[in-house]
Amino acid sequence: MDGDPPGAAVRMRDVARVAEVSTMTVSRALKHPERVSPEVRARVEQAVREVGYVPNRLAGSLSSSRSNVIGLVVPSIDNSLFASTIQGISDVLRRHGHELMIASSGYGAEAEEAAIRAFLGQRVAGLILHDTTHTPEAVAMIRRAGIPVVENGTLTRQPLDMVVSYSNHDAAMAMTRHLLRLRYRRIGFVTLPLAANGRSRDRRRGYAAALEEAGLPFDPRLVLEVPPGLAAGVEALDRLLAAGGDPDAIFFAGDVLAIGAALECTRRGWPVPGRVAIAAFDNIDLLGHLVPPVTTLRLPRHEIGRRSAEVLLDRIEGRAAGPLTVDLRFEIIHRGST
Amino acid sequence: MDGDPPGAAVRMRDVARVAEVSTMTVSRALKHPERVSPEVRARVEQAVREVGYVPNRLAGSLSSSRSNVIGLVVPSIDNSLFASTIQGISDVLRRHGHELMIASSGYGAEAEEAAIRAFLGQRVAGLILHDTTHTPEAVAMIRRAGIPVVENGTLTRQPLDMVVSYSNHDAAMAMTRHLLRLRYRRIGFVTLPLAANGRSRDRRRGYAAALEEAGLPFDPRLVLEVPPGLAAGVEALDRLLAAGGDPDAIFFAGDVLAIGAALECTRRGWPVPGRVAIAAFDNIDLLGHLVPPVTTLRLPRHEIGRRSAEVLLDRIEGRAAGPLTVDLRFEIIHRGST
DNA sequence: ACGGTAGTGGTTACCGCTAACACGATCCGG
DNA sequence: CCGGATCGTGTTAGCGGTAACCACTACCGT
Repeated sequence: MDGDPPGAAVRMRDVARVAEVSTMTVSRALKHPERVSPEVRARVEQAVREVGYVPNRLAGSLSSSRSNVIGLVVPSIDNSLFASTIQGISDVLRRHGHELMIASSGYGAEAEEAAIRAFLGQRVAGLILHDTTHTPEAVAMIRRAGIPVVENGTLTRQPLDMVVSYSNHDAAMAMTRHLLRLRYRRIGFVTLPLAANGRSRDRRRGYAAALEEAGLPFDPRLVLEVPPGLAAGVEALDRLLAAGGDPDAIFFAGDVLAIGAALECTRRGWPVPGRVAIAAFDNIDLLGHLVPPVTTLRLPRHEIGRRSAEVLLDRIEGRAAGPLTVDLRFEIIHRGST
Repeated sequence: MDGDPPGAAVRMRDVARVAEVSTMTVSRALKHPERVSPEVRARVEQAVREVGYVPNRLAGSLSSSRSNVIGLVVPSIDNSLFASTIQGISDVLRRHGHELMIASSGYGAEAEEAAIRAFLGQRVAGLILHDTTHTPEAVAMIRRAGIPVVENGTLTRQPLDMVVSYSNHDAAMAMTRHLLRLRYRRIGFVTLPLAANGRSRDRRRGYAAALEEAGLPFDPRLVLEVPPGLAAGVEALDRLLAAGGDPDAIFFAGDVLAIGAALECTRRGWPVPGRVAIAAFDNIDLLGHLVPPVTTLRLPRHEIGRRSAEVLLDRIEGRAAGPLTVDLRFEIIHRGST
């Protein structure tokens, strides 16, 4: 089409030449249109289109020490639960002209530290971290950088800065209470590995708290820790029934475990809740479509993303200051499986 | 701890002062350690740790006109199919010290253009686009930028640059053939909206091609277009059975449609494939756990991500040049539902 | 008619880093 | 023992923008 060799980036200079103004005027026409005369603005806009100019934000950010990039660290991208939160973040950021960088920590604090270091290197304007446990070095780096941070894996007692989440403890407690109210007495509890993340630990504490409140003993035979995944749910079902705790209900507090277990019951022709009741922790669409539909918690996944982005932008754009904790609500969805 | 006010970024200068060398030497010690004497290198490394220096890649990229950021545009983040590809990309990039920026196009070419523009503004080193239809302006911008691009939604006849995908056409054709081989003759076909993306169109062409090959007529009563989602699968099942085409099998060529339909059959107590056979298009774990397990295609989602990142890096790091099409294989997983 | 004052647009000096080159020291073969 | 390669480090000049400041031109009320 045109004679420019590919890769020959168009600079503001080129726009300035075509519009017959200085580069500073081009800069202003693009960032503060109201500060240049309508006539010049039109000339600049025309020139921008003519030469196909795309402003270099690396240069812009370096010069103004203002960035429009947000860094997000999630344990895993390949998980629909986080996907929903990411979508929420992304939606809000785009509306405000910000960009999103993503890294996954693989559930490890060292990998998280590496991701944070990389993001700080890119001089992100803010961070959103799903995990709430960080290496001391990571914390130090963030402090040094002085940028706002949102943690959103769980409500945490020692926030780095801002927190947007729901209480994993309260949610697990609420569901356990719900089962107790339905007269289940031997409630099994399955989590993801406790060592790996605070969320699982919070959930287990909530489960224990509800039992204690009801004056029931904590029976180790009723409690299990398994890796994520459908197959693990099946395995958990088997192991729990074999352990001798004789559960009348099982509360699967992680990922897709409940789905695996529920489907396995279908496969074996077991009545649910006749043989054993099943409750889940996630608001995965699917749970409502199983036979029977599975009781679960509605968690504000998408809203966590939205609100996280919002509070971050509020800080970045100077509309707010200081720590902040947003406690989003969850809700029990009672269905046929209990 | 230390007296620095937060936000007072540590610059290379500061490291240089502490290590008693020039900034250039610090730069070298970090990027080309072998070009610096071991003694000086150690002093620099010590100083970096001491002052908590995190290199500013904005400045670095600006100066060297080399970026380590890759931009990815997917139709939607909130979809486990893309999530798996994203994870693949992310894994490879991290290993090579590159960063990932993500935007979603919401299945629209204009939104894609906006995302591409934003990424070019960040001077990304390369782009990965899931969609294969783009606005002319988007194409022009990419050409002008002269950066490598990978498209990975489907094998496309007119690639922008590189393509890493499988053939949606061939995959749909293979599954239709598979059903024909199993003696199904009235095969229903459900897709996502054809207007929205080329992938759906390719799949439908594949379905039609298999029918034609078998000498069977194309019956419009057997073909349906629905939005994504579990509920849509249920709806499709109903509408297809009501349409009078009398299907003996239904091939759901999109998202989680098949799951919705299969669960609905379970709910109604219909034998599958007795009442109607069901085939799906995605390798979602779950399909194998349903009752009966659902026949489907294994698609190289994760590998698409991995390979996309790899070919992109090959180009960026000068190990390869020129257009390239990588045709990844799919596989039929025959299970109880057919 | 004058200083005051918006309102516009240009000039200069960086932002933090790196390419390219310059320079002195050491090393080498002939 | 000298000329040229080699090594290690410093100097200079930007990369492409923007902040801060300055200069110029209306236009104002008194």
